[in-house]
Amino acid sequence: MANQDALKQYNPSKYKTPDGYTSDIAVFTITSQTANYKPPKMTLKLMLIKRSKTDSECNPNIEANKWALPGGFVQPNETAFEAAKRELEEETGVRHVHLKHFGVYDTPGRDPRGWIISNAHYAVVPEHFLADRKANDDAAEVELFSLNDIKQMDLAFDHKMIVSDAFKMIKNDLLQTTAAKNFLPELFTYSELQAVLLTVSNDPAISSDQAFARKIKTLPFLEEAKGQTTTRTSKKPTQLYRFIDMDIVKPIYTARY
Amino acid sequence: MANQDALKQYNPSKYKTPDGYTSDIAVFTITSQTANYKPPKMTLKLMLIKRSKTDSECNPNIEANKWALPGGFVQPNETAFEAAKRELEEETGVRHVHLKHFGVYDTPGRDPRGWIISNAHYAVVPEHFLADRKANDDAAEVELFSLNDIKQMDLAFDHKMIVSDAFKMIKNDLLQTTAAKNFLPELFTYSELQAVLLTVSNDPAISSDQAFARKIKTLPFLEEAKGQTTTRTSKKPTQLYRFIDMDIVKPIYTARY
DNA sequence: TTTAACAATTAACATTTTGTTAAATATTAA
DNA sequence: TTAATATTTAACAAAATGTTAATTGTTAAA
Repeated sequence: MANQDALKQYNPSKYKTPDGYTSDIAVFTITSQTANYKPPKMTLKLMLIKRSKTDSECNPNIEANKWALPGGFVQPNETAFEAAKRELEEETGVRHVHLKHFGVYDTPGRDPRGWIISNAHYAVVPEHFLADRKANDDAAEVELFSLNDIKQMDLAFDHKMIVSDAFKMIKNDLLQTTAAKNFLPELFTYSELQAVLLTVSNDPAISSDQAFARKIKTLPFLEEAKGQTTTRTSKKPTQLYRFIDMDIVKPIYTARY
Repeated sequence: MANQDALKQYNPSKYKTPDGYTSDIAVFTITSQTANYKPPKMTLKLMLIKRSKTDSECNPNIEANKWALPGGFVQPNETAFEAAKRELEEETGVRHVHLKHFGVYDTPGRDPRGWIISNAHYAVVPEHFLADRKANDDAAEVELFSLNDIKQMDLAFDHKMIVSDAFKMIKNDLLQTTAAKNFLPELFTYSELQAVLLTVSNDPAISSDQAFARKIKTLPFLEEAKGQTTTRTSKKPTQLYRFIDMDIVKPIYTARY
């Protein structure tokens, strides 16, 4: 096989190679202010960790005491995506949540330890999974912040840029894909879906109760759960809906403005 | 400074590091069949190179004789995006074209030379820039292929997967962003824009001449070039349009189906 | 010179969707 | 029994779309 000969000649040290390959995760959740028989009010939040003074071997930690995205080094037997999944579970204990790669951060000098490449992912985690989140070796504290909170803060490494991109990405995805389902229970009311979308948009077609309630009946990626209702959000029993899995691409050239 | 102490302790060899960091580029163009006073018919094509038998130092080349995406190693003083820009210019001589990162390919074993991570980008290059494209050291041949052509072919490494993702990505971007402008001259007719969109969609709202010509007058990201016409596509002098630079996000929840 | 051809554009009109305001419904709590 | 309230339906004018037909401005053939 020709590749065998080529491999014998191949000298990997011909090129300088990176000093590290990491995965970072922007863990989003939506916190709800609920009340009996009231539609919820929601806020989009991002989980950050405060980097500890020392690492697990008691050496002083790099970028100690700064708030940062959770993450860590990718191992040679896994992909960056798998590493993100693994780290997400280590940090929050959650599995099987929406996880998506959204960018590479590799500007020379971004990490004082050397040529270190970070793959950025975002995850969507329902609020109750984060209830019992806890600090671990690398993280002194864990907390949820809104975009406005973070704007005032100084984050570790280039995480401020990564966070800013992550918010842009999730806003797009919530409006242009069915990603909202990851913030909602299997069955949900029109006002719960509406509350999720209102965390990232103030389109009047979404914020008008009547228009939105009428519209969702015609959307091909939503269906009524026949005969199933709830009184979570209203005294009047309210129709439940579910998402139908499909890819939707609506051209900007055929939309209304 | 606390980081100084932490850096002294930091031992980069604690983690195994990648054997290589590369950038690959999916170079798209649209080939037009034009005739006097006729609207163009367009086809979306991807540029591939055929890997040479030997490299620049006359050693047998890895994955020789296979069609592949152009690309190469990222240098430690540049980002993967900058490397893609540099390589695009080396391969095709073009600069200042639309270039976008769209994915990371890092499955263990994807490259027989070791743990090699590839950043995939796509570029949009107007047809005439590729007219004088030429083979270089690493590339025996350079050619344009349609998605259907490529479906039948065996590409180097995991490039078949990358190419498939690249086509998905550009189809989305052509319909959901103003990326179509990168395939068109500064000023264009409704039928030229229509032809670009028809390479990736058969939405009747786009393919109907009357409906599309009426619609583009109302789109906020397009404007008439007042008083400017052309006879490129019709005997009757035809109105020219230009794109206005803006970000458009149309929610799937407010679209028609 | 007249006419056929034809892409682009406008017109016309029925149909569908939206924006908006109002009313009806079903339940809880006072 | 009644007030309150989220949801749902109704009603209707306004806007956008689907569709078919007519008009326009030019070239090239007859």
